[in-house]
Formats: sequence, C-alpha cells, structure tokens
Amino acid sequence: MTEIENMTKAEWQVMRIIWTLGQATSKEVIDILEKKTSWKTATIKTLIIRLQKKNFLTADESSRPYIYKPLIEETDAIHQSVNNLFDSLCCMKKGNAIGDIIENSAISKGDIDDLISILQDKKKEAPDEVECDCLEANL
Amino acid sequence: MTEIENMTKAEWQVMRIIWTLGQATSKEVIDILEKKTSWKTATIKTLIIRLQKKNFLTADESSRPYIYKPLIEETDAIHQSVNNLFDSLCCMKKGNAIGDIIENSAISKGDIDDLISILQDKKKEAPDEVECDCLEANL
DNA sequence: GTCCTTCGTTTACATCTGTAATCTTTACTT
DNA sequence: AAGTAAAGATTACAGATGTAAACGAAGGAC
Repeated sequence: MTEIENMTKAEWQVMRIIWTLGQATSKEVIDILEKKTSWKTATIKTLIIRLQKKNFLTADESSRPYIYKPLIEETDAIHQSVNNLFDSLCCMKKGNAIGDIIENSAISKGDIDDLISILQDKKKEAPDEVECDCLEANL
Repeated sequence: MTEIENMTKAEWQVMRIIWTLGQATSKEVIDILEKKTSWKTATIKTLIIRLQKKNFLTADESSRPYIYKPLIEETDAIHQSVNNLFDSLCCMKKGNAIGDIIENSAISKGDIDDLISILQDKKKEAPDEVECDCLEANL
C-alpha cells in the first residue's frame, strides 16, 4: 500500500480538495487554495506534481486540462496518519490525548454516539492500567 | 510558546526518554535508543543538539556529562501535535478518525470512563451534522 | 494562420531531516 | 604527566520540503 506518511501538510491540503470534489483540474485546486492559503500558482502546481510522483494522485491526460484523481482513499489516509502519530506517543498518555482531540473538535451527535459505543465495547477488555513504554526496546 | 510542530518523529523519540526520566545524560538516551532503533551514537547526538537549537531541550553544563532537561511539557507537546494533525483533517471525518484511534490504542478502564464522560458532556451541545469544510476559505 | 492565454514542465534554491563520521576537549587511569 | 576513553562539537551529505520563477506547448480569439 502507498505510504501516506510521506504526505506533507501542504500536500494534504491539495488532496482534501480532490477528495472532496472527487476529481479536479489544476485550476480548480488553485482557485480554492489561493483563497485559503498564500501560496502562488506555481507552488500549488509543484505540489500536484509531487503528489503524482508519490502516487497519491493520477492525471487523466486524455484531454486538456488534465483531470486529477486521487489514488488513495481519504479514509485510508486519515487512518494511517492518525495511527502514525499515535504510534509515537507514550501509550500511557493516549487516553488523555484522545480526550484533548474530542474537546477540540466539532463532532456530530451521531458520531458521539458511535464513539461512546466503541468505548463501552472496548471497556470490557480494557486493562486497569496501561504502562509507560517510553524506555522499552519496542520495535 | 515553542512550536512543537517542528519536532520530527526522530526527535520525538529522544524527548520521550527525557520526559520519562525527567532529565538524562546523552549516554542514557543513547543506551535506550540503541536498543529500540538502529541509530548510531552520532545520530542520536545530532538529534539532541537539534532539540537544543529548537529550544525543546536545555543542557545543564555546570558539570560533565551534561544533563539534558526538557523545556516543554510532554502534555503540551502531545496536545499541540494531535491538534495540529486534526486541524488538517476534514472536520466531517474527525469523529471517524477518533474512533479509529480508540480501536487501535490500549486505553485503561479509567481513561475510557473519562472519555465517555467527556463525550456525554459534549453531546449536549453537539450539532446534528458537521459540514465538510474542505473547499472553504478557512484561515 | 498568428497571437495570446492557460496549463503543464523544468529548473531553482534555501532549509530541514535522516543519518553519520570525524575532530576536539575533558576526565579518568596509571 | 601521558595515554586513553568518553562526551561534546563540527562537518558532511543526500533526499525531502516549502516556495516559486521561467519556459514551452496547446487551444481559443480574431
């Protein structure tokens, strides 16, 4: 599978647009990003090219302007990114970190219910304590 | 405040050790990291130096070997890191992302209870739906 | 058919990161 | 005091990233 870890924050912005639109021309991406960032046209083009090289995007070149489409699913990208970050955290602190995110994010009632039910389920097999592994020789 | 965003994954590993020990000599850090990574001594020293330059660490140089101490709190670092990542995500997908992490993390019963109660609280003011903001000119 | 405008391609360049060797200074041994 | 070992400082170097200008080709306007 494609390694999403190599997607930078800037590239992520580009992908979000293409994921949301399903597909997009460079102009569409540029128009949107020029509103939300201070990037120049050329910068955004570079990002698109790099995303192609990394196999996150592909261009349909059968007609002009090219139409760019994602080669990875947004869900997968998110999944990999968050798990990647959490892999770096002290496992003892993860619960707290999750609490932090929850407090800082807008979440719908439905999603909240889902989360609660995931947690209730998880509680059945949850340990009483999670030990810090920061000094251990884990792989 | 110090910008934790500039802390790389490799540097993060170093910090975890120093946070956990409270303070440490370079030898202590090196001994531990040589077990959990394949990094050479020199590499780890470079990381320590860079962490000093970035003001994440400070060295007490009053005696040899130097004693390195964190200049930022682990809690703050975690807080900033996770929020930073979540700022990049489509806000509509955050609930799902959180569910993902929960499923993939070991969390203690106590932490689970805390999370459930945070969620129950949050539900009171939660919106029915969260709209995708990927195409918007947000700052 | 020629010119201009878009869009795509190439090139650029400083900084950051991963990864480390080497040099230098201190401290410990004998 | 001299030699060696340990720790800190300097230097290295390729690849990634942020940021963008400049160049070339293709299509539309006249």
